[in-house]
Amino acid sequence: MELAAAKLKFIETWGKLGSEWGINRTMAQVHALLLISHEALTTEEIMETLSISRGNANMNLRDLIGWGLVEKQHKAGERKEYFFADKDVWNIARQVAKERKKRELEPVLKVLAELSTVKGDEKDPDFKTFNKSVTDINKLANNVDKTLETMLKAEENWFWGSVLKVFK
Amino acid sequence: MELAAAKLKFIETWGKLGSEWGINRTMAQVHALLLISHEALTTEEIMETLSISRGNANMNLRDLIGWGLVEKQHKAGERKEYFFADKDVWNIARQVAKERKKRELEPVLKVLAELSTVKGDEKDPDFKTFNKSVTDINKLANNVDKTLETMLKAEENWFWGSVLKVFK
DNA sequence: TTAAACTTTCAAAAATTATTGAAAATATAT
DNA sequence: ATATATTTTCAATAATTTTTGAAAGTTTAA
Repeated sequence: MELAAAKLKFIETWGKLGSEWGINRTMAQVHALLLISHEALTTEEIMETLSISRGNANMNLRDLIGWGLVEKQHKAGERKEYFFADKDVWNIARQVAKERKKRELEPVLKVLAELSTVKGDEKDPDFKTFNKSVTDINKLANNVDKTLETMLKAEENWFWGSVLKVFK
Repeated sequence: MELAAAKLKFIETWGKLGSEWGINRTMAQVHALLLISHEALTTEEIMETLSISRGNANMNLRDLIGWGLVEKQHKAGERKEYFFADKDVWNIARQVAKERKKRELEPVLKVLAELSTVKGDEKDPDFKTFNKSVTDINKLANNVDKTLETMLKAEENWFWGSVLKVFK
């Protein structure tokens, strides 16, 4: 495959994966484009490459900055802004994990903790089932949360080196 | 909080979480409803409780069965079908991991493997960046894949017991 | 059989989410 | 200050996804 075709394929694949996981397809595509660009790009270049509008490019770039995946750069003597993506895949994974934990997991954890305290008739099979499911999900969610917490604190080479051994 | 209110809150929260992670909100709500029901429910009961149409209920129930999270049951002397959800949270987690791995991760792995083989000019910084990002993401995706594979084979009490120790 | 009970399908409608593009806002140079 | 370059906003529009509901299909009982 030619490099040009491969780049398009990568952008398309990354966008599709994003949309399957609840991330705006265009945001994932912009991220993909920046990931394979050795230099920072302008909004114009992104708009053109992905055939998207200025507003769309701007919004998704801001979101990517909000996710900690992209940063603005300025070039000396130039007025326009350039955008550059961190290429360290471990940083990216950590950043995504951190944000999703904060945005989506933690609010759920709060609700589950509250629902775990609901009292009811221990003889009522409906209460018992509710209680067991909520309690178990709460435990699992807390495990996931703590595991992510540990991951966020972990060293980079922990991940690349020892995940598999650890699980065997 | 009253049990009835708690049930609604659970269904709502589960639905929201699902939609944030690319899973149809109604499907997640049907699953939530079945998770907290001690007995199997009919399509009618699900339609009524969640205020959804017959077609919608039917489709999402079929999808849940396709995800391996719900099964049909028949009661002696009754003609209609009943639906029942596995309440074992570890099974649920495994099942979801298994399906998403198959549906979403594996196709991406294939593309990444292909893109990793693209040849180019080692002097071209654009090629170098493409190659590094794709190669690194490919490695990470393979690590995730193998980790999930291990998780799928693992014993139930491995999860509940030792995840945290393992990560420390 | 045939009719009633029940399930599935799917085109159309509704709801949701994403995108556009032009106007407003902001920043910079002269 | 004023003009120019650039970024941001956001109401309107478009695209996508979900839901509806009635018709078609299937199963079972008599």
